[in-house]
Amino acid sequence: MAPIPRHSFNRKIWSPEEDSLLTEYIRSHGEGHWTSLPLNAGLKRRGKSCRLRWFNYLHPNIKRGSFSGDEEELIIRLHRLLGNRWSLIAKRLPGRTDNDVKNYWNTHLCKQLRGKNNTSPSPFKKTRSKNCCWNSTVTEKAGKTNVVDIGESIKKCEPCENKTITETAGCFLHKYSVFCEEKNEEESYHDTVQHNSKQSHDEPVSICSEHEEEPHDYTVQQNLESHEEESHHYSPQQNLQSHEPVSTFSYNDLLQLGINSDMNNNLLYPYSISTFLSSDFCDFWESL
DNA sequence: AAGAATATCAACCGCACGTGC
DNA sequence: CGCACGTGCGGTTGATATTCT
Repeated sequence: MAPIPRHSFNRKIWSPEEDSLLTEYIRSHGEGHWTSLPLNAGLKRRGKSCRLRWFNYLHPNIKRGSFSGDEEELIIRLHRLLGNRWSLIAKRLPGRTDNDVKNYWNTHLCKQLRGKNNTSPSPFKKTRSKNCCWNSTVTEKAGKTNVVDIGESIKKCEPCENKTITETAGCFLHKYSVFCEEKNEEESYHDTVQHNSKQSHDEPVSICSEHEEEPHDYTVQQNLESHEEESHHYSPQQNLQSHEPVSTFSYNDLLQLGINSDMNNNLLYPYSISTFLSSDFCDFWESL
């Protein structure tokens, strides 16, 4: 299929006729195949432009109008936790697109927060580089400590509502390694294993029902490098050697914060998105 | 009323990533 | 393994609307 010359594309606002053509085509053929869509639908636009127009404007679930106070508060909170990851933030706001959220942030909230002198630096820089934060490695060391870094396993979760929860948890655990102190372990070994569990982490696991052994204490260690480099490749082993733990929490502390534990997979994660967004959890986060 | 300055937001661009061959 | 292609993302641009002087 010969490419459409660039100069032949409209580069202005979409006309009602174009919107109608695009909507009708997607209704009868479904979403996808954006590259071939313009030719098939009779549009002088690029496929990417069609996709953008559909998802940002024509999609039936798009919510128009100004942002509510609740939405505003949620954006501010999520931006503090996730940084400029607009698509992730938008997924928590039904009917809002990443473009909407980004524009609203840049035109309203950014200034608003700057005015209050209340801005906190974005916790994460752009993370779409090849060596981004989503690595999954479980290191078991000396029979006492499990360093937990979730990531790839989370990224590969089946799409579902809870995915956003675990992705957010992934951000949390990228910033901080969580050590699980096993009190009664005597056998010593030093091994590194790839975390290849096929079990979904979307389902919260009850600590009490799943594990009968003594509750553990958890030590949280900050991953300093992760904020200093654009394309940081996180290595739990490096952190083990180079950083001291910053905080230790009892089993009950974390239970009260709504942080769940899946010891089978060496995971800690907030029980729900509301947990993650709760004041207590935010205070906990900022106290580290 | 008119021009300048500023705000808004739809649209575009380049890059990264996933997938299939 | 490497390439091509499709898709999705975040940053940026620029046309239009609104406010200010």
